Amino acid sequence: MKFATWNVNSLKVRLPQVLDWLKATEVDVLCLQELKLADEHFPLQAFVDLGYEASWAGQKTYNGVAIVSRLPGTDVQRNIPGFEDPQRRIIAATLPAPDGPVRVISAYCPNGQSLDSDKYPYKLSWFAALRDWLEQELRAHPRLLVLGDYNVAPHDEDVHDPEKWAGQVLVSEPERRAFNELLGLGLSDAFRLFEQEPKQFSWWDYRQLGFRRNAGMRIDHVLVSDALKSACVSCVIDKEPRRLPQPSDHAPVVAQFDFGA
DNA sequence: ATGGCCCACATCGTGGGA
Repeated sequence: MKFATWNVNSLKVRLPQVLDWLKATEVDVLCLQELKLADEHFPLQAFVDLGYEASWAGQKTYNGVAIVSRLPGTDVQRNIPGFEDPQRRIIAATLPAPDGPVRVISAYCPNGQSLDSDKYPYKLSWFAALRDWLEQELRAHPRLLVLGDYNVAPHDEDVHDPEKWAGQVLVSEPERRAFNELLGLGLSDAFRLFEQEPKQFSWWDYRQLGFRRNAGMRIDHVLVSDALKSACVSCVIDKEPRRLPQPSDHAPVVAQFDFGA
């Protein structure tokens, strides 16, 4: 069973690519970020026509997240409970799997803009709220996957030019600590469960021929709870959609699980 | 050479992304 995450940077623009990609990859669950569209404009029928269901939390112009899945989700939760926030960055749903339900969260973590921006303390407080909520979610749902755009490159090996980026947003120590606190709850970065080639990234700047130079960062992650860790058999970044005309600046990340049954 | 691109918006300039 395949679970994926993809920041599409406007679902309206990227919908044909997303549909083609679902057909080609046969992913079972796709977490989307940066829909950039209001709830009433979510293209549900296009997914239904391909045999998928969907739950979404949309927002005009900015943010917006969804979970597209072959089977419908239950206990759908939008936003972090108790964290007052007009920005739509979280949706959670419980999905059936061969050996029992899996709780899936699609997360679009704040960017932070820069260390001296007021968006930076918002990012850190958002991560603190996420951590506290995930602690509860893990207790209620030990079989948990948190997929999304974390806007944090966890280590220098996840950055094309660590010296140039040192101390900046996406790599700063407080952000990396916030990311590590999530791992401390009993979650693992699925990508690092496996041997990987160096210089593998999930986002490349549109400017400066970022993709062609592989000047990127690994900021999109699949976090897997201890209970699901042994079922995870691979985690790869699919760069193919990034090569297409009019691409998202992010590539999808796909984690495969062998649930037996 | 300190910015280059892309997306959205009751667009033609600005904010946001990362």
